[in-house]
Amino acid sequence: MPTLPQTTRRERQREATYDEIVRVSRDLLAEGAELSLRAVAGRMGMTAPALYRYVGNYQELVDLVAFEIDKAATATFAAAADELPEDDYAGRLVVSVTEFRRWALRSPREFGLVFANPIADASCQRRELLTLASSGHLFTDQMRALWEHNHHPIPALDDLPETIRTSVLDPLIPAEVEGLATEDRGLVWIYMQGWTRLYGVVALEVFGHMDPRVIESGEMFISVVREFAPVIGVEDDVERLVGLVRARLALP
Amino acid sequence: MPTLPQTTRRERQREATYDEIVRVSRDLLAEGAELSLRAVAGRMGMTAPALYRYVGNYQELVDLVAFEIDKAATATFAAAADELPEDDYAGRLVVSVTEFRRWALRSPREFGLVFANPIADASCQRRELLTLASSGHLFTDQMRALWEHNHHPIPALDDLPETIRTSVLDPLIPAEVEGLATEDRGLVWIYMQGWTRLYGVVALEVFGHMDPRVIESGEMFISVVREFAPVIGVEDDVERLVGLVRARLALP
DNA sequence: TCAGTTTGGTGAACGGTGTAAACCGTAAAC
DNA sequence: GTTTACGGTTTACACCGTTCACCAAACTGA
Repeated sequence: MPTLPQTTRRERQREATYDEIVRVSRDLLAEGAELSLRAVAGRMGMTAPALYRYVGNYQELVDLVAFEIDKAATATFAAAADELPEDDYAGRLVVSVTEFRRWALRSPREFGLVFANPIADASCQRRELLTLASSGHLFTDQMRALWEHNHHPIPALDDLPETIRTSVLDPLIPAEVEGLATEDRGLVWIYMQGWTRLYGVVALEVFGHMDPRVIESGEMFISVVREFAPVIGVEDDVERLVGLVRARLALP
Repeated sequence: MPTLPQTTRRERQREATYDEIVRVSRDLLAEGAELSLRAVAGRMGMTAPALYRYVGNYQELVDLVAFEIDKAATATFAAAADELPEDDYAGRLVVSVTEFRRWALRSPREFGLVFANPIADASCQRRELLTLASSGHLFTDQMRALWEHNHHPIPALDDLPETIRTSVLDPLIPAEVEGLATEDRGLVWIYMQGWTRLYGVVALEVFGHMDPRVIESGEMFISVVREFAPVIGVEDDVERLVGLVRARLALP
C-alpha cells in the first residue's frame, strides 16, 4: 500500500491544494505583486470564492502564508549556520541572525507580512503564531546551545521583575524550555532582550527610518551584534564574530 | 487690512481645506476606521476625485497625515518633558521617550502610519520625510542638551567606521548639527544607536511579537532605558530615571 | 448497487477601494 | 469684461473581500 493509513485520497488532495495556495502566494509576493484572494485563485485556475473552502477569510490566508514564509526563511538561516563547525555555537548564532537581516532587507514585503502584522489584539489562533514561529525556535535553540557550552552569567530568577519571572517560567514565546532548569530560566530573559535588539534594528532598517547610507553599510547591525556580545559571554570572540558578519553581508 | 500680504483669499481657502483633510483623516483613524480617499471626502461633503486637487495620490495623503500626526504626537512628548525642571535634561529625555511608547501602544494604527511605512525605496519627497520628522528633532535636541550639560564620553570621529563618519558629518536624519563641532559629531552616532533601540522595542511591542504579559508590564522598555543609560552618561541617575518611567507608565 | 451526504467548485452580486477622464460653474486675473 | 485657472461633479474602470444560491462530482453507508 503506497498510501499511509488514515490519509484518504481527499485529504491528500486537500493538502496539495493548500501547498499550491502557499506556493502561488509566495510567487506573487516574490514578483512584487499584491497578495489577494483573486490573484491567488486566478493563478490557480480557480475563482476567488473557492478559496473560502480553505481559508476562513483574507487574514487567515495571510497568516498561513506568513507562517510558511517564516518556515522557509528559517531553513536558510539554519543552512547558513551549518556552514560552520557544530561546536562554534556563537558563530552559528551570529551567522543565522545575519542571514535573518539579509533576508529581511532582500524581502521587505515578506518581512512585513511575518513580523509587522499585528498579533497582540487578535484571536487565540493568531496568538499561537507567536509560539510557533520557526525563526524564534531556531534562535532560542542556538542561544541555548551556546549557553550550555560556555555558561555565561544569567540573571537569577529573584533578580527579575515579577512579570518577567512568571513569563520565563511559563513562556508564551517560541522557546524550548522543556528541560531547562527553573533556576536557569534567566536565559529566556536574555533571549527576549536579544530578540528585541535584533528585531529592532532589522525592522528599523527594513522600514528605512534611518540614514540610507548607514543601512546600506550594515554598520548599525554590526554595532548591535558587537554590543550584545558581552551579554552572551562572547566578548573575547567578538572580532572574529564581526568578521563572520561582514563576510556574510558582503555576499551578493 | 486684516489679511496678511501675499496670501490671497484662494490660498487661505486652500490651506483651510488642507487642514480639514488632515483633521478629518485623524478623526477617522482615531475612530478605528480605515483611512481612504472616499471616507475623507465623504465626511467633508465632497466626492473622492475632488481630493486629487490636493494630493497626487493616496500615498501622498498618507504621507501628509503621517507628518501631521507625528507633529501632534511630538507636541505631547514635549509637553511631558515640560513637566520637569528645565535643567533635568536626562529626566526630560526619558519622560519624552516614555510618552512616545505610550502613544505608540495607544495608537498602533497611527504608529504604523508614521513609523512602519516604507520610506527607503520611495521618491525624494518621501526621503525628506526622514529629515523632517518632528519626533526625531525633539529627541536629538534633548539628547544634545543633555550632552552639552554633562559631556559624557562620545566616540571620536576616527574611531567610527567610515560610512558612519560621513553620515554624521552630513546627516540625513532629523538632527540639528548646525553648531555642533566636527569633533563632537560622534554624538550623532550615539543618537542613532539610541533611536535604534527605542524604535526597536516600541515597534516590537506595538506589533506584538513578544509575550503580551511582558508588553503589558513595560519591563522590556524599562530594561532598554536602563541599559542605554550608561551610554549617555546617566548611570548614576538611572534609578530615579526608571522611577520617572514607571510613574508615567502607570498613568491611565 | 443505489440513495444520501459531504466536498469543492462556479457565477452573480454587494459594497468597498484608488484612479482617470470629461465636464462645468464660479472666482480670480489681466 | 473677457479669459483663464481652480475646485468641484459625474461617470466609468478595474480591482478588492465577501456572501449567496446553485451544482456536479466524489465519497459514504445500507
